[in-house]
Parts: sequence; C-alpha cells; structure tokens
Amino acid sequence: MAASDARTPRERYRAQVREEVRKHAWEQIATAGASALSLNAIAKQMGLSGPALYRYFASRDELITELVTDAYRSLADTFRARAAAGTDLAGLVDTLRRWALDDPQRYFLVYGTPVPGYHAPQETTRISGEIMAVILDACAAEEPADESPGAPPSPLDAHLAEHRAWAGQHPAPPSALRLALAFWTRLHGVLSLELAGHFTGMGLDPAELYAAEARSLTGR
Amino acid sequence: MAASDARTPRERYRAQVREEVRKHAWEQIATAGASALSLNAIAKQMGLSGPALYRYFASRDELITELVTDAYRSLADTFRARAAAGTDLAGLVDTLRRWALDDPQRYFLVYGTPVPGYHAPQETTRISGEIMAVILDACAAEEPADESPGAPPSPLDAHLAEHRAWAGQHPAPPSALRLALAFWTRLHGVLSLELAGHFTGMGLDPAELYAAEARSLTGR
DNA sequence: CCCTGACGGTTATAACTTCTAACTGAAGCG
DNA sequence: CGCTTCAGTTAGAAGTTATAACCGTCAGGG
Repeated sequence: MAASDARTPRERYRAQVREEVRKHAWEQIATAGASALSLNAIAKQMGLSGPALYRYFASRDELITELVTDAYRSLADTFRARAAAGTDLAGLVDTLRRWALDDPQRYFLVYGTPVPGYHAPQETTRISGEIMAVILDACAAEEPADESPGAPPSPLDAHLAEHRAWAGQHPAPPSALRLALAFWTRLHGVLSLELAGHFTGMGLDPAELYAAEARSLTGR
Repeated sequence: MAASDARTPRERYRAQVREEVRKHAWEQIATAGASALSLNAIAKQMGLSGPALYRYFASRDELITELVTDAYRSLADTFRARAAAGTDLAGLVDTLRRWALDDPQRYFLVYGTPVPGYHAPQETTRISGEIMAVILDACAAEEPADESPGAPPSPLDAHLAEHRAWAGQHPAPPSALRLALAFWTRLHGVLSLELAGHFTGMGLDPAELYAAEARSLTGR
C-alpha cells in the first residue's frame, strides 16, 4: 500500500526493494532479535549478493533506524485506530498489550535496551508525541476517580503543573497528565518484564498482573 | 577480595586473570553496551593476543553469562546490605534507583531486552528469588495502608492466593505479595524508561516520577 | 532513434569479529 | 630431575560490515 506512489519507474522499484528488505529484516528480528540482524543474510534471502543492499541503505544502522521508526509508527497507527473507535482508556490498555505480544522484538525496538552511542532520529520523538497525545485524550476523557475532589495536589502534580511542555498544547488537567504517565510507566513495567520472560517459572499469569495494573489506572 | 582463596598458584592466577577480564568487560559494557563487547579488544587491553582468552572463557556467551550473574549478585548483595540496616520499603526504593543509575548497562543486563535464543542459567533464577525475598520481607513489614481492612480481595489477590509458588516459603499475606509485585513492576517501569532516555527532552524530572510511584507503594 | 549518463548489481578487498587447531615454552608437581 | 599440564602464541576458517572498481542495462534528452 505504501511505497507505490512514485513518479519514475526507478523510484518505484527502489521503494519496492527497500520494502522487501524491511520485510526480511523484520522476520530476522522477530526470531533472533535486533542485534542478530545481518545485511548479508537479507541479501542472500533476496537472491542478491552482499554489497547490493548498500544501494538502498547506507549502513546497517540506517536500516535499524528505519525499523525503529517503523515500529513507532506502527504503535501510533494502532493507537489512533483504536482511539477512533472510542476514546476509552481501557481500550488503549488492551491495544497496547496486544500490540506488544504481537511482536515482542518490535516492542523492544521502541522501549528496550538502548545502545549508549545511538541517538534516535527526530522522527521518533515526533511520533512519540503523537502516541502521548492519544493517551492524553483518553486520560482527559476519563473521570478522575482516583482521588477526592478536594484533595491537595500531590508533589507530582505540582511538578507536572510546572513542566508540562511534553504534553504540547494538550488542554489536560494535571490529574490527566499524571494518569497518562502512570499508564505509560506502569503498563510498560509489567509488559517489558513479561516480554523479557521474567514471569515465566514464577507460575503466575502476566495477563492477571497486567489487568490489575489496568484496574489501578481506570479506577477499578 | 574474591577469587583469591585458591589452593594452587595456577588456580589463583587463573582466577585473577578471569577477574581482570571481567573488569575490562564491565568497562566496555558501561561505555558501549553489552552488544559491543569484544573479546579481541579485551585481550588487546590486557596485552594478550586474541585466542588467549579462550583459556578462561569458553565463548563470548559464557563471559556475558558470567557478567549477567555478576549483575544479579550485585543487586542481591546491595539489597541485602540495605535490608540489614532496616527493613523499610522506602529504603529499598532508594537503593534500587541508586543501583540502577550507578551503572545503567548493568541494570539492562538484568532487566533489559533479552536475546530470543538465550536461556538464563539456573543461578539467576535463584538469585532472583533472593532479591524477591528481600522485597517480600519489607512488604510484609509494611502495614497495608492501601486498602480498608474489610475490603473484598481483588481479582489479583485471588490469583496470587492460588499461585504463590514464586514467593517460596515466605509467610506473606496476599496483600504483601501484591505490594511486592507492584514494587517490582512499577519501579522498573519508571526506571527502565528513564535509563533508556525516554524522559529526556520531555522536560520533566525522572526522580519526581520515581518518587511519585514510590509514594503509591509506601502509602504516601 | 540513438546516445549518454545514472543506477543496480557484481566481484574483490580491507578490516573487523568469534572461534579452532597446532605448536611452543614455561611453570608446577611428584 | 623429569614429566605433564597449561598459558600463550601464530595460522587460519568462517563470519560480519563496508568500500572500491567495474559492468551492463535501463531511462530519458536531444
């Protein structure tokens, strides 16, 4: 669907090959992780010989960077599609877990261990903002059931009232900002440990843990 | 301190070299991540030539495995040392963050992106149990301030009452088990995102977020 | 219609990596 | 004192990323 609207045939072919390279790269990553991604192996799978891929990607890093932004875009699109069907927070909770379990290595490409030297491209921070905007929409729509109306603002609320640049122009009260951050950090906490296999052998169901954190967010 | 109590001089020398290899490996990991760890580079730094290190480590994987269990042991020791000075949960909260910030790549070696094929050795699950035992001690000592006494057990409590094998023989009520799991998943959620740099550029203080989650655990 | 230049793909090669094999020399131990 | 074990060496195989040089083909302008 994408990469087919190009003027010249050459550009069209080029986009098509790049697409196929990405496809094989995702297959490799899904089975062996991003660190095991091999340009040579991809070239062989495509019937090409080694250096041919360098016509399409300047380096292995550039390919991985492309995959990272692909992953970001995938999450943002999935979130937006779910939000279009109703802006309830619980829907996003389920959507996030399904997206993560659908391809764990894709999740790790976004939220996993970073390489110390690596700097993410500007694109990812932009998409990250889009993702956060969807979460904020759902959090703002949620009634603040997790505190009494007259309660004093927590220290975090005070801090968030000061530093809310990350929320962009979103008109959300501090309680919604706090809920959005809790959504992000708590679900990531359970999800990343589950995907990394830290619950296997403990004999408990990660879905149960995830559901419990979901209840802590949506006011049980 | 360690690796010096060996009978024969050969064993002593061997343990000493292995120790030095680990030292250089940790330096490399701290600056470039575990994926960039190079046996050749370590050998050169030690004035040795490539294959010499294979007398001490059967493979690169074995060295990394050693480092992973080192990291687990480091966290368990740090936790136990803190617990010996008072079994309050807040102390463990601070200890965890300091340990993580002290060497982020060491944290990722334990809780970061796993390699799909890799299977952690039995040792790590044992140490993981020790770590959880320290957390459980602190959680059991904490009064359950996060719920009213007569409240019905949550779905998670019911699940934990059934599947509490991971807690070993620890005599902790389901509420303590729940608190321990929340300690683990919530603090890891904030911490891993902070270490991965997902908060940089957002203009908010990760310590503030971490403190907020800490308050949610210790009953503010 | 033809010609030229851009571009995809090739092989060769450099500089890495992990890891094995074979050899050497020295240290430990009976 | 001698034997044996073991540390360390070089050589080399099989990978990897990446560059350089070359070749053929396709696309588009004159």
